[in-house]
This record gives sequence, C-alpha cells and structure tokens, in this order.
Amino acid sequence: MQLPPTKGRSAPPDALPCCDSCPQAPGCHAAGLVQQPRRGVRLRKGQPLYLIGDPVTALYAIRVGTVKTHVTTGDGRTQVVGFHFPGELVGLDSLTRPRYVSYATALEDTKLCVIAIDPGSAATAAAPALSSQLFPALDYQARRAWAMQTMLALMTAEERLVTFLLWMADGFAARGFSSSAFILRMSREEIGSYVGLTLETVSRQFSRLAETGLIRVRHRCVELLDKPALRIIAERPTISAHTAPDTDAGTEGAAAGSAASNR
Amino acid sequence: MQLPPTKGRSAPPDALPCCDSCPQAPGCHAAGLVQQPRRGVRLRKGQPLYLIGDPVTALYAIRVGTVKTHVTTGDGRTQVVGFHFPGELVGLDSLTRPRYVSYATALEDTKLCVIAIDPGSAATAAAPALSSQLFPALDYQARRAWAMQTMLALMTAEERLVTFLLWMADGFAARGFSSSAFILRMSREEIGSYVGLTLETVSRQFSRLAETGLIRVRHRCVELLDKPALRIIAERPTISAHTAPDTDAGTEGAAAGSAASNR
DNA sequence: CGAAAGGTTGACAATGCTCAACAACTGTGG
DNA sequence: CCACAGTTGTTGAGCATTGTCAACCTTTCG
Repeated sequence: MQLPPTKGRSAPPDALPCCDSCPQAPGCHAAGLVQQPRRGVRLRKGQPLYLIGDPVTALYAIRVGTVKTHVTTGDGRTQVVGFHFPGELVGLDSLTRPRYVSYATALEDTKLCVIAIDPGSAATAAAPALSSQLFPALDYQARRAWAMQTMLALMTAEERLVTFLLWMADGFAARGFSSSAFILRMSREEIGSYVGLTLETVSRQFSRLAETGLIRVRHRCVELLDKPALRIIAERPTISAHTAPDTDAGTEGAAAGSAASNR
Repeated sequence: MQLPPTKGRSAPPDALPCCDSCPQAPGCHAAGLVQQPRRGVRLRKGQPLYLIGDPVTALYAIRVGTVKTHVTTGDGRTQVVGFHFPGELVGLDSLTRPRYVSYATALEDTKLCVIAIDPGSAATAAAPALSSQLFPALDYQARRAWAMQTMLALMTAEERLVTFLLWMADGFAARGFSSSAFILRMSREEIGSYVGLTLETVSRQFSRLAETGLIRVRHRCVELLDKPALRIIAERPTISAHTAPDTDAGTEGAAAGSAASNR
C-alpha cells in the first residue's frame, strides 16, 4: 500500500491453477481466450497492477478481488474510470495501444490471470484470433462507458449514487451473492471520483438515503432496503428504449418544443 | 424536418458512386469494410437515419453532412450521445445488438453509404470478417467515450465548451478545413446536451469566451482567436500521460493526501 | 494504545440551473 | 421584396445543488 510502484509489478508470477479450479470460470470474460496455461498475479490492497505508460504486455482477468482503473489530470486530480470485479478483464482500454492509458490498482487482495499479448500485434495480428472472444467484452465495455456518459450528463447526485449502488447490486447478483447487502470495496472518495461528485457529497447522499429508509449504511457495508424505490429513482433519467416511436418525438428540429433540459 | 419518422428511413436508396469518387475515401473508417458496391442514403436536415428500437440492418458511413446520435430518458429529456462527421461510422454502438440503441438524425443535408449487416450475425459470423477493419473504429469510439467520461466528471462549464470547440477544430483540421474558423452544425441545446450543460450556460460561456477575446461567435459561426490559450484551459483537467511515475503520486491509498477533488 | 486513514457533518460560497423576457435570424407566403 | 411567424440565441435575476473548507468522530492497523 505504501510500496513503490515497481514493487507491485514485480510481484512473483507464481503459477496458479488454471480455469478448472477458478471460481469465476462460468461467466468469465476471458473464458477460452487463450489456450496456453496462464500465469497468475497476486496483488495486495493498494498495489498497482500496471502504471499508465507501461508497455502493454498482457490483459488480465480477475479471479478474486477488485481492481480500479484510474487516471490523473494535468492539475493533479484523480479520476477513477472503472471498477472491475471477478470474471472481468482489466486492460481492455489499452488493448490496441502500445502503452497503458490508465493505472490499474487493487482495492483489496486480488488474484488475476495473465493473458499475454504479443507486443505490437494487438491491433492487427491478434484481431482475428481474439476477436470472437473479445467482442463481447469490448461490447460490454462500450455499453458501460455509454451508460456512464448519460449518467454524468444528466443525473443528480442522488440519482448517480442510487444508480451506482444498483450497478453494484447487479454485479453481486450476477456472481451469486446477495444483491441487497454487500460491502463496498472502494472509499467514498473513489466512488465520488467515479460518479463525478466529491466525497462529501457521496457521504451526505448516503446519509440522506439512509434517513429516508431506502438503504442502510455503516462504513462500507450497505443494505438496500427498498430496491423498488431505488430503481424508480435511478430509472428516472434512464434511457427509454421505445418511447412512442410513432409520435413525432423522434424527429429532430421539433426538439425545441419539448421541455428538454439537462441534469 | 416535420416528416413522420418512417419517411426518413424509406428515403430513396439511390445508388451513389462508390468510394473512388468519395471525398472521404482517405481516412474513411469504412474503407475496405465491404467489397460489394454500396448503396447510399440521402437525408435532409432533421430527418432520422434510424430510430431507437429499429432492427439493425446496416452500418452507415458519412460521405457528406453531420449526424447526431441521441437517446431519450424516462422523464422525457433528450441526451445527445455523439456527433458524427464525414468519414465516420454511424451505428457502431448498436453493432452487436439486434436493435438500435439510439436515434441517429441528420443535422444538415447528409449523404451516407449503407454497409449492410447480416441480421443477427454481427456479434458472431461478422466478427472475423469485420474485426480487422472495425477494430480501429471501435477503438476510436471507446477512446472518445472515455474522454467524455472524464470531461463530464471533472470539467467546469468553461472547460467543457473549450474542449468541445477544440474537438470540433481537430475534426475540421483532420479533414483539411480551417481549424480556426468553422460553422457549428448543431444548436446550443444540442451542444449543451452533449457536454452536460443547459443551452443557456452554453450561450453564456460562449459570450464570456468572446468577451475575453479567446473566440469570436456569431450565430453558429465560430472563430478560435487564441488557440494556445484555449488549449491551456482545456488541458487543465486532462489526462497527464506520465505524471511522475516515480513519485508516490501513482500509488493509491496515499491518494487521500493529495488535494484530489472533482470538478 | 495511539496514530493515521477514512467517514460524517456543518457553514458558507459558487457554479450552473430555472424561469423569463427579449433579440436576431430563417424561411415562407403574400 | 417585405412582413410575419417560428425558431434559435442572448441576457438577466434568483435560487438550488453541489463544491469548499473545516472540525470532529470512527475505524483500522501497526
């Protein structure tokens, strides 16, 4: 946690047992990605998996643990761009690039599979081989980025946090865990950075939701007490798939008529 | 502009001359995507290319014109998710899905190439065939979504608009046009929706930038008078690729020490 | 046990939104 | 070609949400 960055990267690549014994095998985004036996990496809480600017040599699949990807801005601010959970791939955003475009850091003790990438071949040679496996993962990534965009553009603080909690809940549910009581692996500051709020606002909104009886928070332990109500809050500014396709709502130019506004 | 949605889609698919005569041929994201001769579509200002929920039958490459992709939210608000310019692909975000996940609407009179997609095969059969061509486009899309995410999460109104203008300028420059004087094809409201602000704020910030002498605005006509100064404003909260990787700045856990904050 | 990190809460300020009036431009029909 | 209506853009005043600064509490971990 206080180790110099290099330490994390040189972590002993002890060979872990392969997918057969992996708890994430079903539903793993890396399933069948490479045939050769994979190496593993272990990270302790706070250790970096890779740094921005490092040469891209591998893609990682999480076996156990949680990882955040993040960047820093010109004026020293930190921006979390993603949280990654067991079965997910880390490093996808850098796949076509020679060097990583973000940091990846373990939020807790974490074990990962290393999926080696032929240096430089990512965008070209690897494409045919990987694409059928990678496509779903890329698609997933794109869809999530897209959801983030609409969330950041037009949600209030409350809506953002409720949405975030429901995303977390869905993630836990997908992995067979309770979706109504779970532990957040990240700090308030990291949550805030991710959803575009300050840590104080995150804390306040959590308190407010708790007062209302919708959730229950103690430290990083969260209970969703009224999921239907939460869903309503979160889905207020969410995309409506088929909003009356026959009305002229779809046509542009007439958009000014509607009371369209942001936030 | 006031036509029923169906009209736009049934626009006469008059066969346009192929890539040889296309002004966008160099740098076109669709270059070499499909061998067969392509059909074309023409849209007039305000006409939809496709509607959310329509079955995905094609990908489109813009020959001339500008297209916006947008969605509507549960409470009736509109969210612009992308502006698309000549040489770019439209419909990528829906490529792996059976139905379009957004609207696409022409912002001005527009001509497009139709790249037919075997229904349902997008995610599977098409993958090997298309991937090598599609990869750059998907990568580009991912990178842009990512930039949007950081912009929406931590930029002020001024920073967002300057960034937007510079993006536009880069786009024009890449197509051989002046990057210091150009015409915005979209309304203030559409710009605002895209960058997460209200149209009033957009207007006000433009005025303020004009007062400062950094830009010059009349209607939709924009001149960038002091691009270096604009760059400084925009890059203030922008990702720094290699921020002193050796200092402890990269390590997490110590992040609390730095005055990291959002917005 | 004590220090450090993380979380909560309060007071205040400011950015950006809402409502509203008005001005400028576009396009259309007489 | 002009006048009008409709649309788009500008500007102002007030307000609300959220950020800032700061103090204090709680948990964790050495």
